[in-house]
Amino acid sequence: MRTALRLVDEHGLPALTMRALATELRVSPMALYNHVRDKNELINLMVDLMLGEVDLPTNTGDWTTQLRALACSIHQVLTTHPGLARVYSTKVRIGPHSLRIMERGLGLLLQAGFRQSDAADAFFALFTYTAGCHQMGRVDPRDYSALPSKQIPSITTVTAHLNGVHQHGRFEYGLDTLLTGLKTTHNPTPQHHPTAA
Amino acid sequence: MRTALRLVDEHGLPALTMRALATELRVSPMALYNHVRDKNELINLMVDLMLGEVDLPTNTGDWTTQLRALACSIHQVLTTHPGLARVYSTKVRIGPHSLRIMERGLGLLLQAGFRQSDAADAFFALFTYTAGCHQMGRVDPRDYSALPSKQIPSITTVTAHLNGVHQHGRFEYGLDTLLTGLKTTHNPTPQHHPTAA
DNA sequence: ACCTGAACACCGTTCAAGT
DNA sequence: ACCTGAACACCGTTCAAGT
Repeated sequence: MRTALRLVDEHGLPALTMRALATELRVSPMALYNHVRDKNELINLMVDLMLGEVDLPTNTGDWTTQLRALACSIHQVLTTHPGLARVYSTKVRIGPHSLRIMERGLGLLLQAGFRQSDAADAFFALFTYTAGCHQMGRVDPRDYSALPSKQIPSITTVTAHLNGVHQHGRFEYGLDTLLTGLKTTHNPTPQHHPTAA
Repeated sequence: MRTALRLVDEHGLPALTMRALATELRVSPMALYNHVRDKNELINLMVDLMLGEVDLPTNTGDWTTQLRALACSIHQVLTTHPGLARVYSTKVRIGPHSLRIMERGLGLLLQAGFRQSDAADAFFALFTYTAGCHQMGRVDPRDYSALPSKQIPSITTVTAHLNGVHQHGRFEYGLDTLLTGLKTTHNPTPQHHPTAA
């Protein structure tokens, strides 16, 4: 599992081949199938291994700062594993580490007084945004190909705006927007442990 | 292009094979390479064909309702083409239709008085969330496999929350959260055509 | 319980050849 | 300018056989 993760980190997801992984492990390609049903299961296990690196937030501060810390930790882990990040949001994977994250995220929202359905929707939004950030690659210059020449000038301005997708702070902007949106919309219902105003 | 799109809509992205598309068109597999450099270009063209179905919002209402309409239109188009939707957010594609959308989205934010960098970040957040929503599939029951039995009870509660990912209104919840977040954060700077308060 | 080599049914794509 | 068939270099995976 670890060498598979290293392989993807170094050479990208398409470099992850049963054959390549096997030779990396100095073993026959078929040997892998004694430990894993198929490539899909291998990837699922890799994703959960990666999610083990996510730090759960400490129990201090209000719910927005804790949610923010959780999302940032996920974001950072996905940043260090860009190849696997691309596959993360593809499916809601049920592994021990992914469950741990979902329980905490939902728990924070429920504790904050969100109704069950709203908590699910809110967590889904945060999750989707966080994972979605890592799906996008750079603009490929070859994609300019079949463009009506009339639009060509606008390319430069638009891509100038968007090509800094992984600029520092870009992720945080949307994250904070989501959180202030949640805080604004949210009508807190009384809790068992209300914090002193 | 159209038959390729139909093929993906009906049988999913993995069914899109140069060979399968060729036989669908009653033609030799190699004939396709006279119209397209490789499969990657084919997919890029398909994506832009799909984006042509997006309706740009009418110029009525304030910027949030127009942005909302734009995002909803994208969402609806992605919903009708789930196979291609999965590939959409993978890359910032530069086609005539995708440019049209980006120009409008950025334009609305700039017109609303956002600074250039904030407009880019805000559009990126909306774009990421909208596209990211269509990356996730259902939970696969086989993924319960290697779970420590201790966590099994929490599965049911967590998946019960999250498995309705495509429930009606789920997308809109996060979208509206983002928009109210933008509205709340935003300090409108004076415009050339200020609306009467 | 674990590993192996050969083989099968696929891929995308190149290339020489045709019209 | 467009199409074709054969072939190449890959895939994931099955299967019978070994230890």
